[in-house]
Amino acid sequence: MKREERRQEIINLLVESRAVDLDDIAARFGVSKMTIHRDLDDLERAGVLRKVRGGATIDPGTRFESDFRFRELQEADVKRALAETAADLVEPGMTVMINDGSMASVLGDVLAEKKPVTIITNNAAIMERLKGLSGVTLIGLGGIYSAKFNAYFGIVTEEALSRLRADIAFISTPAASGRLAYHMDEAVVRTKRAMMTSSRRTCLLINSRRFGHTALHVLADLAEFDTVISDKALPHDTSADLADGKTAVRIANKEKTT
Amino acid sequence: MKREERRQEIINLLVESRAVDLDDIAARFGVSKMTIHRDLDDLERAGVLRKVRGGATIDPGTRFESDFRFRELQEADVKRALAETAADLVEPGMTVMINDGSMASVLGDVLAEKKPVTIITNNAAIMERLKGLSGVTLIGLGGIYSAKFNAYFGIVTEEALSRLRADIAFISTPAASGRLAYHMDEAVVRTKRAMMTSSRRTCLLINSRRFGHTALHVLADLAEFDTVISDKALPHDTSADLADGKTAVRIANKEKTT
DNA sequence: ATCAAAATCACAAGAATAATGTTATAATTT
DNA sequence: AAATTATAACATTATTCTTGTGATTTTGAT
Repeated sequence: MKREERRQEIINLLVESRAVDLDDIAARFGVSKMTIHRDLDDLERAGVLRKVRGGATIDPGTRFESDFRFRELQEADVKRALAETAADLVEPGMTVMINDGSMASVLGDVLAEKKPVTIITNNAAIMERLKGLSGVTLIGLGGIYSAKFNAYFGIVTEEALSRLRADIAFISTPAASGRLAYHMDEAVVRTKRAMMTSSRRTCLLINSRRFGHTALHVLADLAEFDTVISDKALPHDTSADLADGKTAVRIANKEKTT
Repeated sequence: MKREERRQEIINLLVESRAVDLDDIAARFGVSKMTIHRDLDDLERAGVLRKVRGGATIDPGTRFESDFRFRELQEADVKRALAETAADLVEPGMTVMINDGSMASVLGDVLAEKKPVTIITNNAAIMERLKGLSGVTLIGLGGIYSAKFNAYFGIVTEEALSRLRADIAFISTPAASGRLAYHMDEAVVRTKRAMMTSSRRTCLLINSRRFGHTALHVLADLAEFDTVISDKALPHDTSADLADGKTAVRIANKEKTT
């Protein structure tokens, strides 16, 4: 087991139990305490946890957000499955918008296979990965860089979107409840909405675990999307509400990951 | 001598003689032919040279441009000197525009020291380096990504610039002759000009070796700039023409690099 | 077509870097 | 003050990068 795996595991433990004991994990992974100290130090610097005497806890500064940060680092399999399913909606030659978030970054990687394709995004991770790939026309959205979301936002971003038009926009969300999707940041919501407005079709990507959460701002009514993709069946109330609308629901299958 | 030094040297040799012999450079650096093969393969992939039987030549596809590409990889000292001099024009708190080009990337690094500072750029290298630095507000300009210049261009970029305003714009150019600066690409020219329009003051950065070259499009009259920075005195005709105008000329000093 | 030079490939040796462990010392907690 | 935990500095061990070697294939000239 190598360094990064071990750290990922520490995060997973933390998500489950909200706190970990240093001696305990050192024994569990069969490494010295010093190594765990270094792991925790680095993870603390990265902002995912807080060291306390004898171990670590999840950073109590923010509530939902910390939860969010954790999930960002996990569930790569779910993200991959959602991305693969989303990619089915894209044909070579299309113009696609992708928003911020790590889920979205994975989608960027997957869509690079569909070349030729034009990708419009404010997601810095995607820009870095896709720039220079032949067959991929990359249109970066400018704006004020946000380290928190590793993406660009603001008036500049929204103005740029108002001058562009895509075949489909892929929007991801960290929270949904009932028929509404939520986000904690206003600037992010505005950018996502601008993408929806500038696209012929829209698709929401949501991890099934995010259902039942809310956040400060309403992002959209799920019925506004042409397609909603998740990794498990939607909660009953949600799916019932959606049943008679025009919104298609697709469930991604983790197993048959290509 | 390590790998990168050796490769840099190979490039230098190539700039001088337009072609190198594989056996020759293997002997010169005291390494095996296989190592040189690998160097040349990588440099070829990076687009700086073309392998031919027995050695390599500069990529004959483009003329001026290939020359340009080479210089990009060299003269780090000149770039540094120009950047340091340019940085003197910036006070903490200012908003600065920086254009594409490797010269400009160096300037980005140097300006990061002047925090707090707001940096507006279409230069992908700068975005990657500066994003997330505390004290630096990064405003990325969107647009269509150009692998050739590693920057973003087009209507989106220009529109974004039209909504922004900076204290000073740093413009670099690969060619100047008489009192005019030139560039081979129209989209790049438009972006640079948009930056000039959106800034209170403007500053041109030019490597002295670039004087005497021209290119397809006129970028600007040197007299349009408030300041012109170079690493050696300007050619006589140029400086005479500039003498009675309001343009200040500054010569960067390689030695006193901070 | 044939031969010699050059290029490529696959693997091994060596160098450089990163990760981990050890021990000693300092800081906290009780 | 004693015990526990954290930090720091250095030693050791893994891992990764770089280079070299020799076998094999390709190329270009005759």
